[in-house]
Amino acid sequence: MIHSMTALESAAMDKAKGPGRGAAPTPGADGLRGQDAGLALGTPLYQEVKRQLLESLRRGEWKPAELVPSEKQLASRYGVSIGTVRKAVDEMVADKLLVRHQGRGTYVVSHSNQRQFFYFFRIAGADGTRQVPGVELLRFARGKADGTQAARLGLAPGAPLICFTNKLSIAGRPAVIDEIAVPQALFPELTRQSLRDRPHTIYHFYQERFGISVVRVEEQLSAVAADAAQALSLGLAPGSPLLLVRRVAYSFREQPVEYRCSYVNTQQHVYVCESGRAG
Amino acid sequence: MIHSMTALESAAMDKAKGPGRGAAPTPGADGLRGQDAGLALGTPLYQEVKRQLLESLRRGEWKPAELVPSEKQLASRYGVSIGTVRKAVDEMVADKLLVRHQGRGTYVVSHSNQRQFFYFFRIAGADGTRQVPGVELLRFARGKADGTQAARLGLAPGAPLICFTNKLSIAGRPAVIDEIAVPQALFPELTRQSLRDRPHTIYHFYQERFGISVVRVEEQLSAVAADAAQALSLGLAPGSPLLLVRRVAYSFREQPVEYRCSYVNTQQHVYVCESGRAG
DNA sequence: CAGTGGTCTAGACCACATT
DNA sequence: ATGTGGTCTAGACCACTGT
Repeated sequence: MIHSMTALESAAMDKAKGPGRGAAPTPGADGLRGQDAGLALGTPLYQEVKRQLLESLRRGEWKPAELVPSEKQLASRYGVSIGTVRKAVDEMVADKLLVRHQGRGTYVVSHSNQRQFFYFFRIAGADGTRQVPGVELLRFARGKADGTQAARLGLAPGAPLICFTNKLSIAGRPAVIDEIAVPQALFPELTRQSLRDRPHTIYHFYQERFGISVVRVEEQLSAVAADAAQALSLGLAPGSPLLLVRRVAYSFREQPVEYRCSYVNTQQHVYVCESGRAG
Repeated sequence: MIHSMTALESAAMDKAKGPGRGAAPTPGADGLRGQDAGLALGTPLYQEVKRQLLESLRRGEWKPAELVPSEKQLASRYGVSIGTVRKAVDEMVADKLLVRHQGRGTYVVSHSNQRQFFYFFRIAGADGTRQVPGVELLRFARGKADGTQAARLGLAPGAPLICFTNKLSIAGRPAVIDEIAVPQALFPELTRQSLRDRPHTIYHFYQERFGISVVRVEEQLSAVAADAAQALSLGLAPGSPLLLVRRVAYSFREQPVEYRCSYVNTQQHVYVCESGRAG
């Protein structure tokens, strides 16, 4: 019961009806069902809690890899029961935004984590094993969004972009060409040199340097014939079949932050995809 | 507290320690923590409940599209609290094995459901819209498993298989060649004619006629050049790039039930894939 | 109306990790 | 020893669906 409490709210605390409050639009204890933002009365309480947590995440109240307040603290902060906080956190864990560590606490996920990395890197050897690829920056330029890029990134055509191309090598052999476009507005200080120096993955870099967390990607796959440049880069004959992966990466609130075309040589590797269970 | 109760168990009911039982290996109320199968004492109770529910599903106690007993009934059947049943069911809903309908009950999922179908059919138009394809049976034969098929299906090389090939058309245009192999042992009565007559999807057909529910698939994607036969079937020039999808489909208990190679013409279509949220 | 799942509470005990 | 998340309970009230 910490936190602000409106007079309106404390008056409304008819109380003494035992446990249970239901999902009714009845104002509850305090905290959430009060002033704050657009409280959306019809919504379940735990969804409201989740919304608040998401907002705190987006605001950067807790940064990646940082410890979130304990469930008990969150419960009192929002004026709800622990079980309700738990349900909100459950969903955010399922969404891979938070991770729990028994006995230690709940943390904001970070792309520095290897498991997190492989979650978005789906290229594997024919036997299914994945390894971290080597990266070489081939190209870096500022440009303007074409029709496709603008549509996928939710920008106006002609909006300023930063475009760069990476070559990924696995076991020393070139395997993937990544053509990446990001809105210049979101990545103001992104330079060729900072990309080269980046020690970890690109998404970790986005997170550390620009406070942008990629939480979801949408991909469309197709097969294309390698053009001359791609063939040269990947050491293939022109016209060889390549796997084209068009990806839009989203941050919190479904905000698109990156559009990427990956051209994959699938002679030695495959793209893996599971449906039905853990992603 | 319905159901069997071992003398051992009822004796162990020290009781009267209020709510809470923890995840300890202490024997609990009755039902589950008793004789039954390999009870795995260290496991959480709700996992044990889930195991039992899965077993009932596998045994066919509740068939696809059928109503499962209410949560209250399940709770008394297994001698646990409703909250515990709820957590088990929650996971099975997340695994897409059950669906809840508020006010009606909980049902076993069925492949007749359209949503369920599209869950495993990931080919879409360039705009992202999906539609049900037309199917034409090109080939039907009995054969023996080669090395790859045997490995993927968990069979011995040379095990008897049923192999058939479908051509899928979208908007009247040939789009996909499906080469499907299933163990003859699992599909004894599968004939060319029954495949032709099948009114719904293949997985619905497996479910209805053979009691086999596909609950999960693993796919490996690559790009290949069309051979002469594929080019002819799909109306393409030989050597055109095709998207090859190698799929293993699993039923309950991770049992592989189908191995399939799909050759997709991605001129008009794409394979869609999401990571980070709902599958 | 009765029955179902959906939400919420308050509190207990546990396993685990850190101090 | 303390604090964390993980599990479990028992019961309340709600919204929805069928009769």
